[in-house]
Amino acid sequence: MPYVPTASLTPLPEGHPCADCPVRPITICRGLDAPTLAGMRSLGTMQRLKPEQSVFHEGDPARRVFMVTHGALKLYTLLADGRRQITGFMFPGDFLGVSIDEEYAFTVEALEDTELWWFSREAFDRFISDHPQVERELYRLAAHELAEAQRQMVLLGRKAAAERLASFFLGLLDRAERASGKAETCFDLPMSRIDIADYLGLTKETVSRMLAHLRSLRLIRLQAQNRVEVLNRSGLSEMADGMSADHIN
Amino acid sequence: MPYVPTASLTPLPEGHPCADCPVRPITICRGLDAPTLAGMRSLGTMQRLKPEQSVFHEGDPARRVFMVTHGALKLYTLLADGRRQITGFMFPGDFLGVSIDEEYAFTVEALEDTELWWFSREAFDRFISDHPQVERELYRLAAHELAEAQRQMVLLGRKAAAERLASFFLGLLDRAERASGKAETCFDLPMSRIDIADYLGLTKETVSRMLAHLRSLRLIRLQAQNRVEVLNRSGLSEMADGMSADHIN
DNA sequence: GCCGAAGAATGATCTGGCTCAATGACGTAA
DNA sequence: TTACGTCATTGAGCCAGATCATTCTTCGGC
Repeated sequence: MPYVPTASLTPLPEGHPCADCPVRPITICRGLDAPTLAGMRSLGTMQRLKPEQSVFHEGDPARRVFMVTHGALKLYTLLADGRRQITGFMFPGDFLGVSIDEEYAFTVEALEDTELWWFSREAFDRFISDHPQVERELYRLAAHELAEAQRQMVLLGRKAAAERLASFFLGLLDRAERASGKAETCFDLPMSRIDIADYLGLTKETVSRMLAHLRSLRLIRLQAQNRVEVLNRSGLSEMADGMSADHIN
Repeated sequence: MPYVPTASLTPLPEGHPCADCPVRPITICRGLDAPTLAGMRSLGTMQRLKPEQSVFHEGDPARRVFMVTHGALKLYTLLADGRRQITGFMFPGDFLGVSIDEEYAFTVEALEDTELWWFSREAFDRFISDHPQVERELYRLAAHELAEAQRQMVLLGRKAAAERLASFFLGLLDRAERASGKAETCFDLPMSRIDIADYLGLTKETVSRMLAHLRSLRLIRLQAQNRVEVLNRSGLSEMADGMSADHIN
């Protein structure tokens, strides 16, 4: 479900603060003209994070919204006894704060060196009520996230372990392609095996074993511990969609 | 996470078509004044469904949006080999079409006699661009659904069978309370055990067994096959949140 | 280059929930 | 009322993935 741009980018004058923004083409401000863009930027504050630093915790008052410009983050919820479900990963261009509640419903933590911009919710709300275009983008974004969430429910509710991992890899491959704007066969895994397990509703051991399984089927190859090469994309797709006659192999 | 109204209802004149609308206080049009409401209503078409009739199928071109006024529906996705995941149930007041895609991503089917209103997407889009208030409501709705989806991911990824069923029942109890506007201890199950199973990522047999388990713990009672009475709400909550020392019992 | 610690992979065993099978309860039609 | 079909419950055994234990890699720091 690629995130199709609907507005073309206004060219920016030399020296505009957003001129070299890496995520402008793919985020909510992409439709704005130069002065509006500068206005929005002036409302925001840049923040850098080291791996394992958190942006906020589940239950904190939801006073800010965020836009990711570099790096990668994980979103997770804990149960009383420590079981953890990662509900999503965020990458450059993603917007964090599609929510209406008083408190954050999850914790957000950096996976690697990460840069993001935050806005106070009040300032941001004021800004968007003056810019219906941005409101529309936000709605689009929420709808997109909802579709992703639904796919993840299918994965968690009904897919077998190997299918889950295959689906996850295809999602990362798509994202890599969207980010680079061209076809890709490789992508990085900025998260640990435990994080993958907590995202897919498995254990780290099962993730390792299924990784070995996909490798033995020649669907993927590991270029390094944290870098995957897809050798057979359609095969991986069939596996992900439960069309692979798994039991036959 | 109750859906807190943010706008008070404009009183309607006698004979207004929306005067006796059962869902006006809880849906996207609640903030509208009498003429605007009448305008929106004139864009919509009422449709009645019998149990098992579908509204649309996964993959159909997404040309309409819907508002539920009576009854209950299920939303589901199928995998290639017939595995099914129900991604949600819809009840009066719910809005269907929080999406941006060209095709519906799931199938929607009535669980009982159901009444809904549909709008062509173009007409609806035109209407909302003239009514930012509605756009805001839609965004709220999407954010609310996203929060629900995240909770469901935790359920599917990390909760044990009994915890899933307890969570599900608490959700239905909350909904019954929101619908009636007062505290409740009972609610109906308009869906079959198979539907519950396909929503919770279990089998119908496990649903039956966990139902028996919750009953044996005196957390619930069945007033009828499809009607649940909650006997111990905080106990049920603890079970749902994984705080119940299950293994001790 | 060597060392140590953390992360990842692999092996052995266990178990919660699934599968397959049978029985029970309910609602509807004659 | 009885009979039947559907849905729900209960039982027995099994298996995918969890858990527990061990070994292997990787990589940063010296």
